[in-house]
Amino acid sequence: MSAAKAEAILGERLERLTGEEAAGCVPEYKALGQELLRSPRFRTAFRQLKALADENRLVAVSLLQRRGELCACEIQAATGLSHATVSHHMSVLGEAGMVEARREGKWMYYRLTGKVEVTLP
Amino acid sequence: MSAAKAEAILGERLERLTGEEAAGCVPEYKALGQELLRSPRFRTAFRQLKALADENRLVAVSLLQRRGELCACEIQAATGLSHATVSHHMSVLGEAGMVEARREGKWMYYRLTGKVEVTLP
DNA sequence: AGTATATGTAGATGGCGGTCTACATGGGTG
DNA sequence: CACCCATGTAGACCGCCATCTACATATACT
Repeated sequence: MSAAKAEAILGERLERLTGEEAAGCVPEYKALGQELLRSPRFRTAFRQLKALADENRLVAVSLLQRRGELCACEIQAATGLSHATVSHHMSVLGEAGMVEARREGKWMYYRLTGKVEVTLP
Repeated sequence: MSAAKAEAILGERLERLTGEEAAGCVPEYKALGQELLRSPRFRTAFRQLKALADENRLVAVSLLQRRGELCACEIQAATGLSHATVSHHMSVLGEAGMVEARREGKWMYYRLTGKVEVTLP
């Protein structure tokens, strides 16, 4: 079924649903959704949620919240992953703006950039 | 490389890192991680995060937070998905305990079960 | 009962992301 | 400089999940 046809059918359904003339109703919800998708608040929240929605990254963030600062090899020990995977995960958290890194000699120390809280867009 | 060997190497690294005898250090972090993974608080938070870490589900939750209650076809209009996919997404949100459904005739209405907030484990 | 509508369910499929190995880079130490 | 160690990067692999189509179920209306 074509997209236009589907939209027309949805329009009829919404019209019956509201009991009013609702020809513009589907475009309204469609616009709401797309406006959300484009908004910076949404993009930020979504990026943070994706960053936290992984078991090992959530373990890392939780430990960072308790310990304050952790070395890469400590995170590796806590997760049991290879160092390459740990590095990948920390960069994902970094790109989401949730973690910052500090180099001290050969070691990398990670800490949270702030309080971890997800506010819905 | 075997897991035991990898753990031994990590132990040496942590020992140099802390400057103390740290033979038990890796098991400590390992235990911390596994304790987190098993805790109910962790499982709940992780399930909610996974549920929110999808563009279309996040759109649905955001709209529900603004509008209070939405019919399935309104969510379909907002996301542009097929009704089958919308149904799937809403069941994921339901299993995460974030959304509850109410049937009214042929229509299903969805609303949030409470304030959406993710507390880290 | 029979038909139409709204939604749920099952099964198939395609793409994204988490993981690893192998190599590269940065930094310490002799 | 030569070597080792800690971490980053590149590329490949593979399992999971978002999505769709097709069918099943529930509800309303005649």
